[in-house]
Amino acid sequence: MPELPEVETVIRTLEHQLHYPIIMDCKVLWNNIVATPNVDEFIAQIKGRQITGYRRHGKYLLFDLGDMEWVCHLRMEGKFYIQPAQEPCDKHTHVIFTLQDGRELRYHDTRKFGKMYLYRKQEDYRQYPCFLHIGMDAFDEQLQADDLYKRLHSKQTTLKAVLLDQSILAGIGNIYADEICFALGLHPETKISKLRKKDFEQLLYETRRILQGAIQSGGTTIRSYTSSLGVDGRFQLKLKVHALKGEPCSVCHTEIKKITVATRGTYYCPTCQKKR
DNA sequence: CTTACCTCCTGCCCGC
DNA sequence: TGCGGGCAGGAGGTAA
Repeated sequence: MPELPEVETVIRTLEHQLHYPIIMDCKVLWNNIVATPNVDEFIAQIKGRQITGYRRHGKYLLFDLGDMEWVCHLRMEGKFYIQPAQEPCDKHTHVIFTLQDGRELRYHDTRKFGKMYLYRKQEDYRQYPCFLHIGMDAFDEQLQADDLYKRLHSKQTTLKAVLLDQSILAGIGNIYADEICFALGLHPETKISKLRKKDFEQLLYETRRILQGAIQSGGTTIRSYTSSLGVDGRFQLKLKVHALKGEPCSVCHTEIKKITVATRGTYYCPTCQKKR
């Protein structure tokens, strides 16, 4: 599941590999990938446009097309391949963009959960409907611990649910949510109302430290990219708790436990992470 | 307003 | 061997 660091790696890799191509043609093989506008309109509008810029917000990829903007969300398993047009397509390829240099940009998604949006360009991309309920990016400098405290201190919800809630802070998914809880030394079911202003400072600090570390690990993906592997932004990163059920904690050697929090599989160390 | 549950999809794992 | 059932999981939608 691509989270902020993986999406950052994907967008940088695409920029590095594609530069600024013109999209000559587009084929949509699974209609539900295109969220807006309808498929015919999406194809008609994207054809002939040039990608002139690449950026990211939370887990969303944004492609500047001049007077339009193409937005993608990879959800669980979405990835891009850049391949010669004559190379056969995998059965999970659902959208194909033909470029003018003989290559194709192919969107591949085993579970078909990903979404694409095409909007008339706005000066502030946050006005696009897909960002209506999306909060500030985790690295946004305007994001203040004070504001998080004011907004969350009276809520009944849990720390992990807050980390996963894209309307509060955009970019964190299930893997990094567990890693951030571990770094904070807090049980993922800790009520958010137990956190003080200072804890939110630490929450932002650890969130950014962990995401930044992951982006740096992903940096190697950009240079070592091969078209046969696709661009999904994944890389080898040493996790401390996520998916490590039954393994000894790297700090105290207690067995890592797995529970369900906010309907998500959640890993934590019962010794290092206490509820408040 | 807030929380709970359902939907989209497929691969994989399990039991028989 | 193969088949059916159950499950995971972002985010939007709907029901309560």
